Amino acid sequence: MAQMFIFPPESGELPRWREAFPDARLLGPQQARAQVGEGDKVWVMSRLEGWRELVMTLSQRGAVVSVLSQSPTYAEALSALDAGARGYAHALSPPELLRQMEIVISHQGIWVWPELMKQVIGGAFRALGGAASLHSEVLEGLTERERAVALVVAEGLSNKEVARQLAITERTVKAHLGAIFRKLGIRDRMQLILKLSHQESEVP
Amino acid sequence: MAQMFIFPPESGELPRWREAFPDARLLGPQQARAQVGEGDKVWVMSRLEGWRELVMTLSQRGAVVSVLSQSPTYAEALSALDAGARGYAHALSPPELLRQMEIVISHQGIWVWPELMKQVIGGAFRALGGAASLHSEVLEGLTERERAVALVVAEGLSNKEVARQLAITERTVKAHLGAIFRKLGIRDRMQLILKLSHQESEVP
DNA sequence: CCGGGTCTTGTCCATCGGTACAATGTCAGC
DNA sequence: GCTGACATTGTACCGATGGACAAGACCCGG
Repeated sequence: MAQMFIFPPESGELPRWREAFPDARLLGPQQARAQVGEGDKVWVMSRLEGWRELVMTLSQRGAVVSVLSQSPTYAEALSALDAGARGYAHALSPPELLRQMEIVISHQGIWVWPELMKQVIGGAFRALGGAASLHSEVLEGLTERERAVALVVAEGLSNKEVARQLAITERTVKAHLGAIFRKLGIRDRMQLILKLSHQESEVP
Repeated sequence: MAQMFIFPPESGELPRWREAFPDARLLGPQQARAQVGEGDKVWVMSRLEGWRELVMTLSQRGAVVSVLSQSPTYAEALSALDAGARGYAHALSPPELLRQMEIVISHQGIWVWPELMKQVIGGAFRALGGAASLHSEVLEGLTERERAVALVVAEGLSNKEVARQLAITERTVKAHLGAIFRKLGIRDRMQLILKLSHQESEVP
């Protein structure tokens, strides 16, 4: 555990990265899927084809994955983080920064190229504002609390996640959901999502 | 620089936090605005009135701010991060976690209660159209049969119903669904619906 | 004070959903 | 002929889900 790897397609190595981690091992994507396990620190180039899926499988397996990009973008950063990566930076970042990054991500942190970070957070914040301001006549017959549950469920969260979000028990979430289903005449959360997302697209 | 502070309104101290940072100084909001400067590590309780503005001013001034909450929520986490905080956690987090958090944020990292982090990232990602926006169509990577299943599932039908509809076994539906989830990088049918219905309403 | 509505939580249970271990057959391409 | 992608189905497991059958706390109007 705690070794390091990188997966360039077949391109040359990254000098600054190598300077930061002289003892790291190099692997190809195939070897990675075979050898990487819990706690390994992995660095993946976004140039690599299928990097996103690779990141997903490796991080699900417990590896600590960082993505390096030749041309970092907002969208790619989000994509990497969503895939389970814990770090995202420019491929030519100086060694000190890469080492710092390693410290952060091995302590359960997230590290993103700072200017991107502001955009990521800002984007998420605005996205939430949009989601929270969602009103529809569908929800009119519901109580305050039921509306809250319905909206969060419509984001795709599980009962457990909704419970945490609203600081109540999973049992209570179920209670509200039961009432919602009964009042709206539907049978499960799938139909709730459909009802709400159809409503949503009629925004003037 | 690098001292630590906290700002409870007037409430009692947090034992676990104190255990993590025995040498920290305690300040009120007023003193904070006067004394905190570049590089200071600050911990703010979200119970404190006007915490968000305080976080904003302090972090603009170069302080490293973390927010502690009695009842952490998705919205509050985003709000804190957007205000410039670099850490967000439960107020009763164990000392080891708090110290780890400090390591992360003093190295330019972001630290958020891991389960919230997934939601923060996932929410932002989906709000921007998800992985689909990287391609032109969500379903392009799928096979003929997988597309068929995806479309029917997105209508809100259960596995059993999909099976009847396509004249195959429920088991086969599950097989296709598994492949769909893996290829699209999602975890369940709810996110499939969200991805597809989002695509519909997307305006280029 | 009492009834009703709302919010909350509990236990129990049948079912559903997703995944991990498969296997079988087809069909296109090298 | 063999390999790889695709479609199909099986068994088994386990967490998630929704319903049944409760109960206590709070608040508000009658």
